Amino acid sequence: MSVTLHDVARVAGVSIKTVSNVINAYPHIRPATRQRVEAAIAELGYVPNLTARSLKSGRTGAIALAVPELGLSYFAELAASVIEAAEAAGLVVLVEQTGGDREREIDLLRSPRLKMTDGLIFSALGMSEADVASLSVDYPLVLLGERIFGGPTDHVTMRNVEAARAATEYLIASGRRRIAVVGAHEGEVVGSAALRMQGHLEALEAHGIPYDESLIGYTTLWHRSNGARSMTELLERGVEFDAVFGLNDTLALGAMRVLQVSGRRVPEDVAVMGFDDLDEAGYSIPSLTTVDPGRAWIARTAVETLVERIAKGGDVGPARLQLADFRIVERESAVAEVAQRV
Amino acid sequence: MSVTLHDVARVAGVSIKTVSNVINAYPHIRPATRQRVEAAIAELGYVPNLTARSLKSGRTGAIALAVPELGLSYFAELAASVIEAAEAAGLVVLVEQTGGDREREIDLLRSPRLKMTDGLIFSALGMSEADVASLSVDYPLVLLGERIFGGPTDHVTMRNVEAARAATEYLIASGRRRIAVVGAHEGEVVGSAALRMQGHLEALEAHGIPYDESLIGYTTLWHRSNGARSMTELLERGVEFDAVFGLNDTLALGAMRVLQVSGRRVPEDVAVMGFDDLDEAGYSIPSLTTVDPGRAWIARTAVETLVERIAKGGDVGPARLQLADFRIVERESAVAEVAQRV
DNA sequence: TCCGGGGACTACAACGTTGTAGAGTACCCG
DNA sequence: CGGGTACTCTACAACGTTGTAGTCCCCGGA
Repeated sequence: MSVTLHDVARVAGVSIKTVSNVINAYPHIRPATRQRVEAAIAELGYVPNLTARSLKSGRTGAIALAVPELGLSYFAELAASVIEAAEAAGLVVLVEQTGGDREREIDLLRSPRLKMTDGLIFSALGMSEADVASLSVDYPLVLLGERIFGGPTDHVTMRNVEAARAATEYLIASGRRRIAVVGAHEGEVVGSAALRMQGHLEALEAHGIPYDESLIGYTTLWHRSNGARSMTELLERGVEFDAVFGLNDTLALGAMRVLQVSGRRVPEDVAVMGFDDLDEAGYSIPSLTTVDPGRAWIARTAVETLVERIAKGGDVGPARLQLADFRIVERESAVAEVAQRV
Repeated sequence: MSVTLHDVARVAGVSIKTVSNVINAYPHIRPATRQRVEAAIAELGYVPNLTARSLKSGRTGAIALAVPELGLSYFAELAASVIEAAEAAGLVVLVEQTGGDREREIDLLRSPRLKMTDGLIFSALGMSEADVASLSVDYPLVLLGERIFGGPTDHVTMRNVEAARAATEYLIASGRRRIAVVGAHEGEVVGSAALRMQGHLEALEAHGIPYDESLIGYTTLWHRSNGARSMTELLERGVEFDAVFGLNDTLALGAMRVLQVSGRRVPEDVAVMGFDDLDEAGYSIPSLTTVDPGRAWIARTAVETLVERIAKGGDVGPARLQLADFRIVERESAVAEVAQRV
């Protein structure tokens, strides 16, 4: 059906290898020949078949990106950054959604589909330390996320503990003492929720603030709706608090809405802190003070690391853990000098 | 490097074709042979090379999805739906970002990268009717978006005019007369902005409300920041209005924030209407009344149509235009009975 | 006993490309 | 003018898979 090297070669009156050489910018070709070939290519509208090229070269020019769900804004923005970085490296990106489901994540790692890519950037959510063996794969793999540390592969992620600690310390510094948390995962020991909780607790302890279990709101998926539900529960429970730390922005935004509907003023009555610095965080009412965990850097670094692994081939160096810098983005929902304002 | 049919065949003591037959569930194989082959596959950890299979079959099992930008929530949610629908059809999705740039869109349509896919779902933003010729490609193509109608390909999209008209009529029915618009594109004749404006104007005319140019806020990209900027300009201009129609949700949310910062109450002083029904629209303060344009249906239908085209091969039927149903999602930012409430 | 037919398997050639040899030709240097 | 060395191009064999056309053998029916 489609035009091949053979067709071009026939029209140009040369061998297919010469056409191939023209396409691949092989230097030793007579200008006249080159022109004839180029004319034939243009005439026939020839486009190289990348599948065939891949088969020969063993490279596809594509990488896979596996995330829980593009509907979660954090992962949408992450994917946007990854695709952009990949394009700069001349790669296209195949996006898979795992739904954060452990089985699907493990299946994906063994999926034949990956033979169509040169490597995988994998943001795990359902897997845990126990599944670390599944990460021993025979293709380049860069891990994102917080579910597994010390695995056999390169890992690029954020400083969850330190960043969460800084977030809580920011609230404490602005005079808050009773800080509710939205989005904790019950009994979890690995994962973003656990690490951010750990940072939160470290900050409390460092400032001699007792831990109050009744201030913790547990949820499953970090969706706006769960942030709202969790906040509703906290309010119904009747506990008093003067700040809320949403373990991510969408939770914080969901919670903030419920707070305001209930008549509390943000940040005067309750300060709200998020985590992720989504685009959306700058446009809520009030705009959301949050933590920029270095998402763009993570995406860029993940692609660079994967490209490096792909180039190296079997010659694998030791697995590296790379951590992004973070910073507090001060907006309106939690301000340093709010105590004076009231 | 990796395990091939040859390796499996050698270990199992059969020909490679027999291994291939086992994998492809060819019926006439002795159970004993099948078992030996399956044991060898398991032992060696054989995974079929999809690239080679693609080369033989001409099918890759992948489709491409081109959108302007995943950072725009609408396209993130669209991509999520497309990937989900594609997975149900056994396809993986390669996501490309065009930035809404005309040149990049046209380049993409001719890109050799597409040889790695069986077809393309293409959400155009920068191209226009003049570029319709670029859409004549020799692979299955389904067009989304509003830039080009009557092209040579299948087209799945929303009822922009009718939906926008319904949105404005909803505002009118709730007693609003001076309706500002945020997100119009100056001088545009095709595209979502133009169509939604058309629907808006039809509604005004149908109710005898004069068109007031000073109520129109022009922007380029439909970002939160542009919604905010546009609203700021409207306020500085000093025009009076009792409702705002954001031509999409992010614009409406950006605008709503500025409105509230300026001291206006939503919806009491100004009603706000969006368009898209993003997840986020349900969790703003106040939650955003908007139009659900049938995004999920569009994604599903686009994948189904593409799959059909792929199956049909060269035997192309006539290009079809398929339009999604829409509905007004009533939330807090614009309510039918607001007149009574104040 | 022979033959037809199907079951179980194999050999070979493709899919479209690129790497490896190598065959000519032209040119330069001594 | 011989011999080396570039240059220009071609033939062929892969990459890993699957379709086609077999081969062989066994069984049942005439």
